[in-house]
Amino acid sequence: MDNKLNHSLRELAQLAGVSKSTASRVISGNGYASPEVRERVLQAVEQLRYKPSAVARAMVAKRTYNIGVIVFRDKLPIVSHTLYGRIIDEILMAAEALGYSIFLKTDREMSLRSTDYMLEQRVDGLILVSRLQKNVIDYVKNFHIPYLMVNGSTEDPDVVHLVSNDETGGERAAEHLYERGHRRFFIIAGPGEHRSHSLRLAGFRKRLESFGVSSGKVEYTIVESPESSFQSGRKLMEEHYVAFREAGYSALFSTNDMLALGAMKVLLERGVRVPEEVSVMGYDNTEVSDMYHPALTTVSVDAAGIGRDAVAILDQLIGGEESVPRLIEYESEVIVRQSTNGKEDETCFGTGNT
Amino acid sequence: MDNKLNHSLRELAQLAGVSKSTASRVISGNGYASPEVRERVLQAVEQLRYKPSAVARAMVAKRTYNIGVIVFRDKLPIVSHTLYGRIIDEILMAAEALGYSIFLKTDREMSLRSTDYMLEQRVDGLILVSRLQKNVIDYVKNFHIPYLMVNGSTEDPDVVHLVSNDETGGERAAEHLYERGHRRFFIIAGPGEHRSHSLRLAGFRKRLESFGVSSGKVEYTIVESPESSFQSGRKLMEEHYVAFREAGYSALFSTNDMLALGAMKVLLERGVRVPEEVSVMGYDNTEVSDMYHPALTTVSVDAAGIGRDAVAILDQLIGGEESVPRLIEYESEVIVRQSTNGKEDETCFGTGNT
DNA sequence: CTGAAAGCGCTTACAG
DNA sequence: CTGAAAGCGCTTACAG
Repeated sequence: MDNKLNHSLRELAQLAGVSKSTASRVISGNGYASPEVRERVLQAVEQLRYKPSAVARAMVAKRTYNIGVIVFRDKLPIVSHTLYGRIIDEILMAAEALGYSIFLKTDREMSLRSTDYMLEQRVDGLILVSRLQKNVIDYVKNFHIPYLMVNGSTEDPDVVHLVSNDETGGERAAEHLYERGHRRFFIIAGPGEHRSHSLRLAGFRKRLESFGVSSGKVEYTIVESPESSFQSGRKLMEEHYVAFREAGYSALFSTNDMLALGAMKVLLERGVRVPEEVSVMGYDNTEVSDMYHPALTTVSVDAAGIGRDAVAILDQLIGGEESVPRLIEYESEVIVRQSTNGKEDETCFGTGNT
Repeated sequence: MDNKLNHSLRELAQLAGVSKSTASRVISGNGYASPEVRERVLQAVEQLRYKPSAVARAMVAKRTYNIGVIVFRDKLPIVSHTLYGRIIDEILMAAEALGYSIFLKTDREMSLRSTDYMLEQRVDGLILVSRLQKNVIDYVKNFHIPYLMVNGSTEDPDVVHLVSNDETGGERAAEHLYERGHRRFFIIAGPGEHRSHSLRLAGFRKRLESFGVSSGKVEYTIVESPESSFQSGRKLMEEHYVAFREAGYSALFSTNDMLALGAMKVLLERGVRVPEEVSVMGYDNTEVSDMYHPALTTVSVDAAGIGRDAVAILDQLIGGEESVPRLIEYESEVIVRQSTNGKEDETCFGTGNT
C-alpha cells in the first residue's frame, strides 16, 4: 500500500472518498470541512503517510519560503570560516524560526552565476554576504527581488545593508591599548579591499592620531597582509620579528583574530611573554580567541544580531514593507582577555608617557 | 518591459514568435530547433532576462536536485562546529560539483519533523549526520528515499554509513604516546553515547591493555566528560588538577581536540610545561589544534573524504545504483605536533620502562 | 523541424 | 459544506 515514494493529493482524496478540493482544504487548513470528512481525510493521511509536495505548493503560491544566501569570497571553505560560519549559523536559526529555509552558495568568481541559480530556484529573497562587485548589485536590482547585504560595502543608497561598526571598533581598540600605557604600535592590516579590514585600520589610526602621532608621543608601523589567515599573520611576524623586537613595540594590533593569533604564536614560540612584554589584540571575537593561551583580547562583532536581523528584515522586505532602514550598524566592543596587560602595569610601557 | 519579477515560458515563446514547446526545447537543450528559431528564442531570453523556474521543472521531472542534510545534535550552533562545519563544507562543495544543492537542518529533538520537512521538499536524497535514534532510520526507510548516514552508528545492516575508523585511531594515539615513553595516562573521555567518543576511548584502552596494564607496566585513569566542549575539558582539568599532578601522569589524552585544549589551557595557566612535563593529545585535527601554542598533537579525521563520498554515494543511490558498499571507513592518522614530546626524550618519562 | 495537448501536484475562486 | 474546473510554469510524447 505505501510501497511508493510519494502519494499525490488525488490518491489521498480517493482513499478518503472526497474530492481533491476538499482534501486540499483539510490538509492546508484553508477552507471548510465537516468534522466527519476532516476525520476521514486525516485518517487517509496517516495511512498513506501523505506529505504534501512543497514544490507543487510553491508553484501555485508563487513563493518558495526559501531564502538564498550567497557568500562572495575567493577563498573556501566558507561554512567553517570563523566569522562567516557564525553569521550563517545565526541566519539558519533565524530562518528556521520564521519558516524559511536557506539555499547557501559561495561564489568565488564574484560572478552572476550564483545569482542566476537563486533566481531560477525562485527564492523569496536574497542575502548577499561579504564584499561584492557593483555589477552584482546592479544585476540583482533588475529582478525586483527582495535582497540585502551583510558585511559588505556599497555607495548605493538604495541598498539595505547590515554592517559592523568597524571604524568605531578600531578606535576602541586603540583606546584600550593606549589606556594600558602603550605608545608604540605594530599593526598588521588585513586585505585593504575588504571593508572591515580597511575600516578597522582607519579607526585605529584615527584614534592614534588624536592621541598625538604628530607630536611624536605615539608611533606606529603598519604591515599589510595580503590575506586574512592565521598562516599569513604567522608568516608576516616571522619576517618582521627582528625589526619588531629591535624597535621595541609593546603592542601588536591586527585587523582580525586570525592574523593576531598567527603573529602571537610566533612571539610565544620565540619566548616573548604576552602580555608582559608585548600586548596583542585582534578583532572578531572568534571562538578561538577565548580558547587560546593567553586568551586573546579582541573586539566583538555582533554576528548573532546581524544574522538574526538579516533574516527578519528580509522577511519584512518580502512582505512588501518599504520603510526598512537602509543602513543598520552593529556595535563593536572591546573584549578584554589575557593578551593585553592590566591597567596597573601602565607605567612600565611606552616611550612617551613620561 | 522587464518590470516584472519573473517571466514565464509562455511570454518567452510569445516574444520569440514560437510555441511553448519550441521555446522549451531550446532553453532546455532537449530536442530540435532550427538555427534561426533557436536564435530568436535566445534573443528573447536575453531581452526578458528569462530564468526558467526550477520549481516548475522539478514538478515535471519529479526530482529537485536538492539533497537534505540533517544534523542530529542537541547543541547548537552546528555550522560553526569545528568538525561538523568541515564536513558540511565538503558536502556543500561536492554537491555543487555534482549539480545538487543542499537543504540543511539541524534537529535538536531527534524528532521526525526535520525528516518530514525534507520529504515535503521532495529532496532527491538524505544525508543523516551524527547520532540518531533508531526510530528515525526506521521512519526514513518507509519512504523509499535514498539516504545514508555520516558519522553515526547503527546495527541495521541495510544502512549505508560512512564513518571514521575511530577505534583504530584511538589505538594509534595510544601507540604514539607509548612510543614516546609514557606509561601513566590520564584520559578525558567525551560523552559515551556518541559513537566516535566511545570508540576512540575503546581503541585507546585496548592498546594500553596490550601494552601491559595487567602486569602493572601501564596505568591509566579515565574521567568522563558529559560534554565534548572546550569549557568542559577546562572544567574537568580544574577539578582534577591537584590529583592529576600528584599522581604524576605524564600523558593526557582526550577523545577530541576541544576537550584536550580546554584541559591543556588549565595546565598552561598553572605553569605546567607542555610537552616537557606533560604531553597532551587530542582527536579530530581541528583547525585550532594547529594554531595553538603549543600546537596540539592529534588524530586526523578525513572530513574531506567523508563529505565528498557522502554526496557521491548518495548520487549513485539516487541514480538507482544498488551495489554500493554498506560501510565505508576512513583512516585516522596521528598528526604529530608540539604538544607531545619527541622520541629522544623517551627515557625521561614513565614509571615502568626501567 | 514545430505545435497542440496532456500532465506534474497542488490551490483557489466559483457554483451548487 | 463540497466538487468541477482552471491554472501555476514547465516538459514530453505525439502528430503533422
